[in-house]
Amino acid sequence: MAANSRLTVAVHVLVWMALVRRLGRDLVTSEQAAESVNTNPVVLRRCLGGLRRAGLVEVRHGAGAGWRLARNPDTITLLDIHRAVDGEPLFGLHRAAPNPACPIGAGIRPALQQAYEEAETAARSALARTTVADVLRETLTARPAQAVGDEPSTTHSKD
Amino acid sequence: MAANSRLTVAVHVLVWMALVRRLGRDLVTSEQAAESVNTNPVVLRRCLGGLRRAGLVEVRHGAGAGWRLARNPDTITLLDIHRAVDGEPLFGLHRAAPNPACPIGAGIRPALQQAYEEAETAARSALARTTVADVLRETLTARPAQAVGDEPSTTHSKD
DNA sequence: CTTGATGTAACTGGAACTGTTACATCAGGG
DNA sequence: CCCTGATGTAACAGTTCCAGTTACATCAAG
Repeated sequence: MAANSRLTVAVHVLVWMALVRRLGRDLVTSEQAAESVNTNPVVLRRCLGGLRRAGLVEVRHGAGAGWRLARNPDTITLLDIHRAVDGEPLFGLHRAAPNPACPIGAGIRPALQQAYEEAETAARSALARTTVADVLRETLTARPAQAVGDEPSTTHSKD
Repeated sequence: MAANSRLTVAVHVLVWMALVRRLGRDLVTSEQAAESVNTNPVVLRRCLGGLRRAGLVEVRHGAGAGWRLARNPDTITLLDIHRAVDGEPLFGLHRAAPNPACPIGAGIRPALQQAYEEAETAARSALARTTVADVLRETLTARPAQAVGDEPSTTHSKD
């Protein structure tokens, strides 16, 4: 199936926050971030909550509240983010338990789990090789035309 | 999220068919296979259809119809099976397109896709290292107590 | 021709995700 | 000390996907 988009949303926010910070502003609201991701602020707050619990971002409450990166973008890997927002396995086992009276049904699950775990470990290692700073660099070099001078979000009327 | 169970079901069927074949019977019906997986025959026919299109199993129609492995179990990898039954990416991109007026929203998708592809490639390589024969061996050695002498499915009253 | 299984469409129930509204909670600033 | 603006979270709606199920046309061996 098409997996969920939580990892994508979380990476997007962090990359956006890295860019915003580079432009001098380091405190952003969920609403501002939602503009770039094109989603609802509550969705972002849920996402940022996971990132906060993982120690990747910090939150400030009260008036003038907002979010800030808690680490340098080049120390945050996609694996960190994935762990923070999505704990589900990549490959699902049987929905209903297989027939225990059949030797295959009785013993296949540990065997499958072992194979799946190797694949997931491999995927995680790959995710660990890319950082938020990497994605930011790739993102900006991909379209040098428009790029970095502009405001990072559509804050035309806002700010 | 928890991914679907198609890969698991497909591997299960093929491992079960490998065992059945080793016991002398090489033509099985979707109903018999469904007993071991503990699911509905139609679900298995859908699954086996994909495996057939991928050349992993053969089907015989008409009276006395059934399914048979088209390759040796030690030449069928989990990657072959995964490709046959599930073409979805492991990591989903944005559900709604991100804001194109934001430099991040405009350029992040190719950057993400590249990172995701590396992770998927790594996972696929791992899946390619395990064969149906491997899973069969692991499955049977996991519970040597009951194991191989019995009938592979619960054909107690049936047969 | 009979028979038994495949191939597939159509539908159901349930689960998961995203989006949305609503509201309690919090802390900074006047 | 209250006012303000944002967070944190519950609750719900709309979609989409998945597995299960029924139904039936199709096929080929005997």
